[in-house]
Amino acid sequence: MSHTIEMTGVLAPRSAWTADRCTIARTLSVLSTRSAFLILREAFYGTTRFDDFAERAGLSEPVAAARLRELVDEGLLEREPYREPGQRTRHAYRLTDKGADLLPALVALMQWGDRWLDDDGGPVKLEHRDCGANVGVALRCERGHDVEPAEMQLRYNR
Amino acid sequence: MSHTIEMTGVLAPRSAWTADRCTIARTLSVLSTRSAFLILREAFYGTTRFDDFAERAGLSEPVAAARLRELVDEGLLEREPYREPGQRTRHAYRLTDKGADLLPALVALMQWGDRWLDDDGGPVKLEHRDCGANVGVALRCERGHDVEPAEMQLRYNR
DNA sequence: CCGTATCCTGATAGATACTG
DNA sequence: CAGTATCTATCAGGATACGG
Repeated sequence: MSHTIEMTGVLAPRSAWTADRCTIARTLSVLSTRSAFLILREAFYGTTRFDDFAERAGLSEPVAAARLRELVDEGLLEREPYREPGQRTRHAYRLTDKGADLLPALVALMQWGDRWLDDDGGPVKLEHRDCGANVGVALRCERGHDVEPAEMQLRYNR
Repeated sequence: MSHTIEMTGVLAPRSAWTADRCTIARTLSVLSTRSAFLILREAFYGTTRFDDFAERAGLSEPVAAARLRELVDEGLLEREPYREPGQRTRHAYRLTDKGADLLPALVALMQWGDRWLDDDGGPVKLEHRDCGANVGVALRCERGHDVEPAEMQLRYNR
């Protein structure tokens, strides 16, 4: 059985099970820290090596090491051994499907910052290769309709 | 002048100005903490009163007070005085346009958690009122095309 | 109902130095 | 290049108590 409720005005999910199972809160437990987001950002940009993660995300090595390990443990990154000729085995950190699926969330944060925190629309834009237009995120229902916030309502899942 | 770069493989924004101006990092400075996200979640759900924020977000009063003040200072929430008949003046916290514009980011985090952290697709779903289908976020360019991650490239803004 | 003031614990994260 | 080991400072956030 499911139950719907207006998104604005009247109040939303209550009672213990909702707070416990809230997937925003649980996602934030996986991505608890600023450094985790920045490591992920670098992974999307194509960074794969330890030192590059630390330097480009602006993190100390211990923090980078801790975050990389946690993200691997959570299944967002995977350590992939590789060996260049004449070198010892090293490890590359790559996004898993689970990690790559966070791209829309990163894009949403970037889009908001571009709009509200930077006078020039942000230092870096994502561009659709085929047509050159900027890429962002949009609210959309599974039937493909664009959705305005006011057109949403909450439905309890069980 | 702008410069483009592949999104995958070859590496992305370098040099000082990018790291400093990165709008993901700056957005995370505004929404630094888990509690800030949870307060915002409650604001979207329609919560307006101090005690409700603290209880529903599962935060202690001091933390709720600190976060509410910061979010007001940042311009994501506004304190609106109101007076019920026979009561003293109270304050309601409401989303500003700037705060409301974070909805896609929250939806993106929720969508990811629903998919990867919950066996049943999450406890609460967003539903398009008109058609009943679930609402999520999608990558889309300004010309309205759906965009796959591999179809994006980065463009430097100045 | 709407907060503030204090105190305390643990986690985040920088600096530095060291190893294979 | 790819980390680990310490040490330390700062901050998030809970508990409790108190005031308008």
